[in-house]
Amino acid sequence: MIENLNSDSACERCELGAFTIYGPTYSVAMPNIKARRLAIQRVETGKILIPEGSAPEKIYSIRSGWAFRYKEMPGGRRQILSFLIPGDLTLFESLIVSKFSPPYAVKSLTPVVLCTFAVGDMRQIMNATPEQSRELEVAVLGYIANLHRRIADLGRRNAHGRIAQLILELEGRLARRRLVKNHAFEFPLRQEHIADATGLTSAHVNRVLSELRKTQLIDLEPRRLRILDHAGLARVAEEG
Amino acid sequence: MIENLNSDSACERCELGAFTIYGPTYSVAMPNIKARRLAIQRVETGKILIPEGSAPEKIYSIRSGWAFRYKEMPGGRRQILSFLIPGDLTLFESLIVSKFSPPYAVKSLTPVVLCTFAVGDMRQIMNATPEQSRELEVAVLGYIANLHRRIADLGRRNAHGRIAQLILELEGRLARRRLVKNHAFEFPLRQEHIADATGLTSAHVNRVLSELRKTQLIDLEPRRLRILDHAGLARVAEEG
DNA sequence: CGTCTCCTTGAACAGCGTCAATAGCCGTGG
DNA sequence: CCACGGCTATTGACGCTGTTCAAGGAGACG
Repeated sequence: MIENLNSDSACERCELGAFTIYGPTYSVAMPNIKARRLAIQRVETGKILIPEGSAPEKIYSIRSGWAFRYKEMPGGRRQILSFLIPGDLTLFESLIVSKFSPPYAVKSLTPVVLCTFAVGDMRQIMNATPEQSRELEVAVLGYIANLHRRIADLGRRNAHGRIAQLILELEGRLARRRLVKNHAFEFPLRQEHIADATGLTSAHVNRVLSELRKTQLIDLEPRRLRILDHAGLARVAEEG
Repeated sequence: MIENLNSDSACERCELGAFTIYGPTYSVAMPNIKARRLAIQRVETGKILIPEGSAPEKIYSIRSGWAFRYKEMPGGRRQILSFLIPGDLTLFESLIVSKFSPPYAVKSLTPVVLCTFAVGDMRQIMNATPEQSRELEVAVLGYIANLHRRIADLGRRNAHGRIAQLILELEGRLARRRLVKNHAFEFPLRQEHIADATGLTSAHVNRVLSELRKTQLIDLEPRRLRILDHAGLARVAEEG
């Protein structure tokens, strides 16, 4: 995938940049971003990128691969708070408050490639132009809106509705990054991840997924998902 | 309660100011706040203060009374996202992004008294000093952290845990406003509100509350709650 | 004293969890 | 090439947690 992690040209050839938080100013800001990038590194699956309660001075931009924010809870329980897809920033809260200490941890879900920046540098990038800081604000609000939606899902939707909502949220976010082709996209989540995100058990997730398949709403192979009936899935998401 | 809503001296006599988001600079900022206040008004129970999807130019500071953010969902379902207590700002997201359009509505839970400001004025107040803007940032992060906690509650705790968490969250927030006396505080929520906040039904909330009473963890009379065994309740909140 | 709102309680039920057994996939090593 | 172990998906039986529906009670207020 990444032939040479130290390649100077990585930023120019980054097909994500224009569709991320840098979007509105990427063509202008890119040299600046490139100059401030401290490292580009590969991390394997299942590694903790950010431990809970740490106050990291670095911030990562996910060049490829998936990760997730989660909380460990008593009794071996785990709640996944959100998934991070290519182009996302880890811990973007630290752009608002320095020395931010997250109430959750971040772990890689697949092998990931991370571009590392100093928090202070990334802040300067974000404040470089009014459009850029506006974009950060919008991202913060979008994130908050997603949290609200997830609370409503977990509180008041059944298993079908929650899982359909999750699939549609991921499809929407991936589409904005141009990572959806013909309603199909990379889908590296195990059923256990879906369970931990939706507050269900993997056994029950399995039952729901096979029903969504049987009713021709989705086509799910390992690591890849295709939405066959978008309207039907949206109906399940809304009514479930 | 409020004898004269137009009294000039309201801000000076406001016992909340020092413990709200204005906290760090209240003694200095208060004249400024007072000068910019557009109105002080009373609203009765059950009124929509902010409709979903509106983009209000006014922001309210709750002088007294409670309110809540919520989403209406298909099938008559409702999810309460958070409660607003005296001293809270409605819609503080609009301090980050102007023309903010909330993905939820806000309704009064008791009669409330609101101090009204223009969003732009309130922004200026918040940016008046570094301490003050820092306080806004901390408030935003605290709000986000609460949303994360609620997702974990709804996804991975049983009814006892969710309700205990809710009680403890409210106690903590009220205590910071000096509204807890001897572990007791105003508690205007109906069981239906608790149900809509915790993703349960009011029938089941009733059963859990009577158990919390029977086990001597709380004492709950209409509109007033006392925590009898804080450690015990925290244990239920954590393990449940 | 009647009405309204909210709390309380019971009985039947269902969605989802728990536990466990089986099966498929894949990389590894012999 | 095959055997093996590890991981994930699948499926079934069973039961608990919380829902649904409904009825009754208690306090507030005009």
